[in-house]
Amino acid sequence: MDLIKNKSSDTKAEAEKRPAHEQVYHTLKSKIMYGELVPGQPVTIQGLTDSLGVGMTPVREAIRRLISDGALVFQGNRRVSVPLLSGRDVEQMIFARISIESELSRRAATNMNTEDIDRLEHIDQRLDRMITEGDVGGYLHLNHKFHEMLYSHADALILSDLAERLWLRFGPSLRVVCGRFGTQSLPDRHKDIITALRAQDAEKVAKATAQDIAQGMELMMDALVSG
Amino acid sequence: MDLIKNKSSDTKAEAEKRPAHEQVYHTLKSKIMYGELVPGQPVTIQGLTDSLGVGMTPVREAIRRLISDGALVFQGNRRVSVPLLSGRDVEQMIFARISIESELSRRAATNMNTEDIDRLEHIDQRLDRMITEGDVGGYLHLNHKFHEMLYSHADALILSDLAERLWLRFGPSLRVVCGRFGTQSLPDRHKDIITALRAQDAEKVAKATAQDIAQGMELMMDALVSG
DNA sequence: CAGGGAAAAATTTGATCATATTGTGATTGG
DNA sequence: CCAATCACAATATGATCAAATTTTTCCCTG
Repeated sequence: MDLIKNKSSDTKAEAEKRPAHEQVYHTLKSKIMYGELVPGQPVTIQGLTDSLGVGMTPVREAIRRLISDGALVFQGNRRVSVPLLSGRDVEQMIFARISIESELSRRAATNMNTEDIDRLEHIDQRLDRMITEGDVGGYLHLNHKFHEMLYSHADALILSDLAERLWLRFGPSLRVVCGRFGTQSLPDRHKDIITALRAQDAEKVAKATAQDIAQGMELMMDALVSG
Repeated sequence: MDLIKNKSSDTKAEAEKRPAHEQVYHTLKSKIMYGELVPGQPVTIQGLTDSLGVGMTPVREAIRRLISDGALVFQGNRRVSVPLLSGRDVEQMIFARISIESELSRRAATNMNTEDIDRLEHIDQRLDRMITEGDVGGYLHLNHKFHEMLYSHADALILSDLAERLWLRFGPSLRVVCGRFGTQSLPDRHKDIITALRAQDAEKVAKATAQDIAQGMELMMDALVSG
């Protein structure tokens, strides 16, 4: 029926035109994912209205959305904060991530052409630079972008959404891990993924993704239980 | 530090004391899941403020949350509606549900005692009654409750949350399927699940769950592509 | 007289609403 | 058939009320 306009909503250029609550949502999401907010840190509505310079309604809506995403938790007494993960939480996320994201990789493998893979490799090269430079924020951004780009070719919105939801949950804690161990010791199975993509071997891509996830999450688990 | 009061927030008795936006969220969730709102139907803020008798702020927050859940979709031009699923959507949900919910079943199997299983069987008996009576609303409620109760024993909040999110997505469409085919032809592998639970065979429980999901979702897929 | 604890006041934060503003879709006239 | 206008719905703000935490003060006890 109404297949008229499929307006691309993710364009960075026209970000100004988006409603305020969307803006606030994305701003907060970045802050949560890439560091500025640490796990356990309380988030207040009024604090955000002041620091972001918008009214409370958009802030409230963004916070509700992020709570539903699992990126923030409601602490009972109307308090909201960035979640602290338990070992049990991480263990479940390992299972879920491997189940969902391996499948996303598998599907992406059959859809990506050479240029797509080149772009992915370019991301990975920049990622390597961030690791050697010890730029934690840059590492987190590009690591996320690597997986995001891969999964966007899976042509599977529902599964991608589930994966994104999981990233929002463990994002803040990943940051803490990097802060502790540094970026040097971080695992990187991305090369295997790219090689398998070029070989058109979907099964190998899925396997490599699973290993990448398992290694990264294990590291996170170790840091959490020891800290 | 502050391990003082762990106030049980899920008590039904003091549901009155919950903030309005929570109330609205749960009310809307029920309406979406169990019928009152059909896929494709537009949802307006002002319509809800009138019909529910609350201000627009709580309604807005509930809607944002449900959009994040995938239970409602933002149609671009400030329009919100109940989602219409495509065959591709359903196919992804089948994969995700089987991955996540089989695991939930597997974990629940090792945690449930005889009384728990009895309670589950009681739900299933009431469920059967609804099917023979052709009570679609009752069927949807109890079917959801059956799985919900099972998964609640898995002691896995993150995985349960992912599952719940999926239910919110396909809930409305399941209703439509029942409206079309009636409740008579609905599959029911619940008996297999209960038998396997009593036998303490976690692997068989997981298998039966996967079959239950596959059968139900296939039926939904057929109804969607034909209609 | 000093220290600790409980009660009460004050401050901070959240929840809700009423209202103004802006943007979108529809309708009508050219 | 296109364009300008009109009406309605959504967005956003600020004000107001309620709840919770924190601080302060006062009393009791050692």
